[in-house]
Amino acid sequence: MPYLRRNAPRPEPIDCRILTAALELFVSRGYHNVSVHDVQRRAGVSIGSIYNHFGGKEGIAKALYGHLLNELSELVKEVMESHKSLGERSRTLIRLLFEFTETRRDIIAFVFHAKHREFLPDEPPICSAEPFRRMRDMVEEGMARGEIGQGNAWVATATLFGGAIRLIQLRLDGVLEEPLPELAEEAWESVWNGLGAGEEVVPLAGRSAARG
Amino acid sequence: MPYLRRNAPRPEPIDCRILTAALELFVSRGYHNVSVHDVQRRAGVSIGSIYNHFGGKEGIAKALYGHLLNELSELVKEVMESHKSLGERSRTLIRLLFEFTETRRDIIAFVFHAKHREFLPDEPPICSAEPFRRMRDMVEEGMARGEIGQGNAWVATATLFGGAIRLIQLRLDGVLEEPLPELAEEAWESVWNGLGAGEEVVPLAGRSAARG
DNA sequence: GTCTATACGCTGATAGAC
DNA sequence: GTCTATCAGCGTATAGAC
Repeated sequence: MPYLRRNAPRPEPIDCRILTAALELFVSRGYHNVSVHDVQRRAGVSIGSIYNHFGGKEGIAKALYGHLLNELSELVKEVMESHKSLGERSRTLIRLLFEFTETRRDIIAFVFHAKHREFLPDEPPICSAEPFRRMRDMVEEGMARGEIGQGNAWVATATLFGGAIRLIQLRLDGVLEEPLPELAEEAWESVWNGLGAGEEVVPLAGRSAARG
Repeated sequence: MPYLRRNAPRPEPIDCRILTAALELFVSRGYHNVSVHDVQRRAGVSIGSIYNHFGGKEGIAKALYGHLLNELSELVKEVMESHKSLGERSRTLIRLLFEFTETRRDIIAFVFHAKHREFLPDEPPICSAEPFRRMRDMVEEGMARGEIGQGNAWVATATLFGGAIRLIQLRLDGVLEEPLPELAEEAWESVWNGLGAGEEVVPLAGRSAARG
């Protein structure tokens, strides 16, 4: 049950109103530049309600964080169920993340762009949160099956998804003007097949083929 | 002239003391969780001095930001001068950044890990700052020379350096336990030569060779 | 230029009526 | 459960002595 219902009938539950307002504000101004009063005003509820439901500002952030990581984790899980090879899985996941960046910008921004340690010091680092662990598992599985060469799993995961995550950041920062989905295929192919033509380092010929 | 002198003789200039203290505090606690009093105390100077030299907390951040981006920009410049191919340039830069992450952790953390937009809203996004522009130029040059396939320069830059930047973040978050320099070569090779064995997508055999 | 002491707005949080 | 009114503390910034 997604906490965010678009175009819901008037009487939207108060929790959702608060979370929605907080997400928008946190993403646009940054957690520390948003006061409880701001959230209260934008959500159209009173301060009392906020403290009743979430116990304070940090409580809102915690709830938001949990919800969104869950949603993302579900996404990764679905990708792993519907595709079996690491190649297809990573290609699909990158495409989906890129689409999300355009259609549900705030969610992606909060998860990939916020410094959670600064306001949720007790939470473990985001890289060790479930969705990111799943990505690493995905890579390890592919490595065990020989789809990619043996090596450090962290390095392989960072290589496979680091470029995509970087592009998401560039897009969120307004540096990239094209919508990400247009770049998904190229981004995945580049990292999967390698950037270098390879003449110097690996003496194999004819590798600069299928590139667009 | 680096603003940070290690083991300098006692009477270290007051500006440096302030900047050094601020950098350490900003990185360890986050900008918004540090007060001017904290900086003042740690630097061993008075509040008055801070306002005299930098005009306030934001002034410190601005100065720091400028200094550190400059240093990083110099680094990239030197790499471009001492190497001519994109392959060698990117390999060297990744190795140097990984070494910096171990030896001058705070600098890398401030540049790669901080959300500057949250406290320096007037600065352009960091991805469009000089050192990052230089990296992109580096890639475009390599593309023009045919070292890598034609394509979107942003995608290629993100692919080439995104994995390394991701590894730096993992290391700064304490998720990675090995010192980065040990992983530098593998990280670069993975992205340069490609992760996928390539059977399905690019029908070429025998590519899983030189990987460690 | 450096320092101490002080002012004051804002923020997170609570009390208590409805 | 929801609201309004209010509090106490902190954090930035300034005034003014040395």
